[in-house]
Amino acid sequence: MSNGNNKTDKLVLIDGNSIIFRAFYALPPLTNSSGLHTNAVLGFTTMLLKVLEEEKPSHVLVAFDAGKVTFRHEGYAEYKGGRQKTPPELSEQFPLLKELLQAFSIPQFELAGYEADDIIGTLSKLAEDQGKSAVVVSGDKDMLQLASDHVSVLITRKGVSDVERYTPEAIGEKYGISPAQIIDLKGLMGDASDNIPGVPGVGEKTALKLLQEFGTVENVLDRVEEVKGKLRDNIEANMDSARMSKKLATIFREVPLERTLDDIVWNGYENASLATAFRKLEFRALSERLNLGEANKEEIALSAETASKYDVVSVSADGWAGLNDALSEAEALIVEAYGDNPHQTEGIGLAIVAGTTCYVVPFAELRSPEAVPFIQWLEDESATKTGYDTHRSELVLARSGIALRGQTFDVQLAAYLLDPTEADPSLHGLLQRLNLPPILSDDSVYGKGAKFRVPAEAELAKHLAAKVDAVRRLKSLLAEKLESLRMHNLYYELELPLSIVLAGMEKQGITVNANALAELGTEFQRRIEETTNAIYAAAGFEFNIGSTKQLGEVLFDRLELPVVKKTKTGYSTDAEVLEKLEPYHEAVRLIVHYRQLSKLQSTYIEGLTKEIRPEDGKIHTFYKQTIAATGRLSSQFPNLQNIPIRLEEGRQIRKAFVPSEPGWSILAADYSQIELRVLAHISGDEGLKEAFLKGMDVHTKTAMDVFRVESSQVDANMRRQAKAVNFGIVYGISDYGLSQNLNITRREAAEFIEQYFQAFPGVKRYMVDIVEKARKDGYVTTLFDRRRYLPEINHSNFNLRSFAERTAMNTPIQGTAADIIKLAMMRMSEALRDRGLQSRMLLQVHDELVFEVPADELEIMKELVPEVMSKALPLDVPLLADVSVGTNWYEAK
DNA sequence: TTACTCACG
DNA sequence: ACGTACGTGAGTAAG
Repeated sequence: MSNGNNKTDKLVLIDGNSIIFRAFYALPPLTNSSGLHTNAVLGFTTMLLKVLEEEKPSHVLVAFDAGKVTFRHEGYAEYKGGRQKTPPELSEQFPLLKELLQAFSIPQFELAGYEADDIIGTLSKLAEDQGKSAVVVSGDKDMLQLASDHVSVLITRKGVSDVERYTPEAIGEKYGISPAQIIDLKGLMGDASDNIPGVPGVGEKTALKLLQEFGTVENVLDRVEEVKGKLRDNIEANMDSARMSKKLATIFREVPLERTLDDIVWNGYENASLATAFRKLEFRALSERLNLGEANKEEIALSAETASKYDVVSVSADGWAGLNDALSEAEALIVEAYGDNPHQTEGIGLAIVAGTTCYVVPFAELRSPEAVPFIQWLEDESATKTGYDTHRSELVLARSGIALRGQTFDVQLAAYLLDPTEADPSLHGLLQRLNLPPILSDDSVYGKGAKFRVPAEAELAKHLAAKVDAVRRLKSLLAEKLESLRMHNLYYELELPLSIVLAGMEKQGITVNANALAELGTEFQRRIEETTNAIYAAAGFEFNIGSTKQLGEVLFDRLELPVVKKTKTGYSTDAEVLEKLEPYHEAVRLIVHYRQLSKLQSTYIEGLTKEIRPEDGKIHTFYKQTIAATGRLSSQFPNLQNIPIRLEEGRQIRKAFVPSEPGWSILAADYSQIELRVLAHISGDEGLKEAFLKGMDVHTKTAMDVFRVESSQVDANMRRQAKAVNFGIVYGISDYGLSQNLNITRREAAEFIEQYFQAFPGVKRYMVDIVEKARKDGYVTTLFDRRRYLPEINHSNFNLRSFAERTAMNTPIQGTAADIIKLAMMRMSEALRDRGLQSRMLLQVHDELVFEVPADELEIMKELVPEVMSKALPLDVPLLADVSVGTNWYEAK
C-alpha cells in the first residue's frame, strides 16, 4: 500500500492504551486457535485501518503509557487509584498489538513517567509549530483540549470504529466552551475513571454553566462570592481540589521525547509482513479484505522452500523408476482426494517422500502398469507408513481396489490426541500452530466451494510435495509429544489400530431396506398432509409451518399467544416453547406433531434413502475419530448415531436396518449406565459403588437417597426426577440447568443437588477436586490419559468459566466411557478374527455396538459380545452390557 | 453462510 | 449479578 504524495503533511496520533481498552470491552471475547485472546487487537486493527484509509496520513504514531507511576502521581498519589486491575485477557494482548504495529511499520512511543496523552500532546504541538495538521485518536475526552485549527480529535463513540470528530467549532457547539477550557471543565467536574476529584457535587451541567460565566477555574475561584447558595459552599471548601484537578487533567506538551516528526513518517505497510501478522492472529477476514492472500501465498511458499529443501519429481513427467526405487526408503505418504465423503471422493494424487526427494503421482497414473510395485508397497503390511488421515486414505484407495496396509502413524490423529478441541485439522493449520515453516492451505491451492479446481500438474505436484514433506516433519515432533505426555499407549494401542477397525466397519456398511423406508415414508407423507390441513384449519389460514419466522408470526402476532422465549433473531418456537403453549391453542399440538413427522421424513426417510448405495444396497457411514473433544466418535454421511428410538413412530425407521445375508440376525449390545459406573469408579463414592455392586436400579437408589425414603416409596415421578439429577451430575451439575430440565424452580433444583451431594459425598469431592485440578493444570484427563485443555477455567467471564468447570466435570466421565467402548471394539475385532467368526461389527453408537450374525454364531455371539464389553476394563464396579437379537435393528432392543 | 430446530448417547 | 445443562450431525429457511 502506498499513500501517494500528500500535498500537506498530516499526522495521525493514536492513544494506544485508550483504544485497546475500548476495543477489549466493545468486542465479545475471541481467541485464536492457540487460546490467545485477540478481540482487543482485532478491534484496534479495525479502527486503525479505517483511520488510515480516511486520513491518508504522512506520519503515524501509536503512543502507550509506560509503567504505573507518572509525574502526576508526584502531586497526587491517588491519581488513577481505585482502578480495576487490567484483566489478564487484555494484558496478554499488548504484546500482540505491539507486534502487529511493527508489521504495519507504525512507530510506537512510550516514555517512563509520562502517559500516552502527554506524548501525543507534545507531538501535536510540534506539528502545529511546523504548520502541519494532526488527527488525535482516543477514547478519552480529555484529549479534546488538544483541538485547534490544526488538530482535530477523534473520540470513539460506540464500539471502536465509530468515531466522532471534534474540532474547536464542534466542541463549541456541543459544550459551549473552547478546547482550552476542557481542563477547566475537568477541574470542576473531576473524572471518576482517573480518580480526579474536582469539586464534589459539580457535574458536567454545573461545570459548563460556571465556565460560560467565568471562563476558567481560576476566575471561578477568584469570584466565588458571585456564586449562590450551596454550590458556593462546595466550591469554597474544595478550591485546592479544583486547582489540583485542573492540573492533573492538563496534558503536558513538553515531554522530552528526543524524537522529531521525521521519526514517525509512515510510508505504508509491507503486504507480506502484514499478511504474516494477520495469519498468526488468524484475522482471515481482514487478510481477505486487504487482499493479502496473494502476498500470503508467496511468502508462505518462499519460507516453506527455504525451510525444507527437497526435489519434486512427478512420475507422469519423469517416469516411475525413481519412485519405485525409493519405496523402501519412503518416510511419509499423502493420499490426496476431494470431497468430504471418503466413500464418494475422487482421488487427486499421491505423494511419498524419501530422502531429499518428494515423488508425486497423479491419481490416474495408478492404472499404469508401472504402478504395480507402488501398489504392492501400499498393500504391504510390513511396509510401514506415516500419513495424514490414514483412515480416510484407506477408504479412498479402497475405491480403486487398493487395500492400504501398514499405517503406523497418522499425523492428524496424533494432533487430535494432543489437542482434541482444535477445530482446524489441516496440515496448514497444524504447522502454523506449532510455529513450523508453513505450507499453502488447501483452500488457497484448490479454491473453496464452487471455485474448487485441481491446478495444473506442476502446481499440484509442488503442493503435494510440500504436504508430504510436512507430514514427515511433523511425525517425529508429534511422536515425541505423545511420549512426553504419556499418551503413546492411548495412541499406538488404541486410537491408531481402532482407525483401521473403523475403516473396516465403514467399508462393510449396513444393509438398509429401501422399500421399507419408502413404505414408511408414504405413511408419514399422508400424515404430514393431514396434519398440515388440520393446522391450517385451526389457525384459519395457510402459512409455511417449516419457517420458524412465519410460525413465530402466526403464533405470537396473529394468534397472540404468550411469548415464552426469544432467540437473537426473533421468537423461539422450539419444542420446549410449544409444550408450554399447548393449552392456549389447538394448533400447537398439531405443530409439534408436524415437526416430528417432517423431521422423520426429511432427515430419515429421504436422507437415509439418498445414502443407500445402489451397488450393494448398503449405507456406509464415516466415523470421524478426530472431532469430539471428549474422545467420542462422530458419524457422518449419514449420521447413524442418531437414528430415532425414543418415540415409537420414529423407532420404526430401525426396521429398515437389516442383515446383509439371508438368515442372519442383527445383534445389538449396549452398556448399562456406563457413565454413572465410570463416575462411581473415578469418584470412589461408596454409596454409588454399592448401588452398582448390589445390582440396584441406580435411579431408584438415587431417589431413595435424595428423597430419603425406602425403595418401596419411590414412585415413578421420584425416579424420573432422580434420573434427571443423575444426568445433571454427569453433565456437570448446575441448579439452573436442572431446574430447566425438570421444570422446577432454581431453588428446588439447588435443594435436590444439595441432597444428592449429602447422599453421595464422594461424588461431591470428585466434582470439587476435578475443577481444582483443571484450574491448576489447565487440563483434565480420562482414565486412559486422554487429555482436554480448558483454557477458560480461570476466565474472568462467569459464563465462560462456568462452562469450563462443567466441562472439567463431564469430560473425564464421557471420555472414559468413550475410551472403554473403543477398547471393547478393539477386543471384539480381535476376537472375531482370532475365532474365525463370520459375524461382523457394523456400528457404534457411543454405548452400543451393532453386529450382523449368521444363525450358527448367534449363541456364541450372545455370550461373547457382552463378555468382551464387560471385561474391556476392570473397574471398581461391574460393567454390564445388555444384548439382544432380532431380524432388524428395531427388533434388537 | 448463519440461525434454528431436533434426532441420538 | 451473571444465565447453560455434556457431546454430536443434518435439514430447512432466509439473509
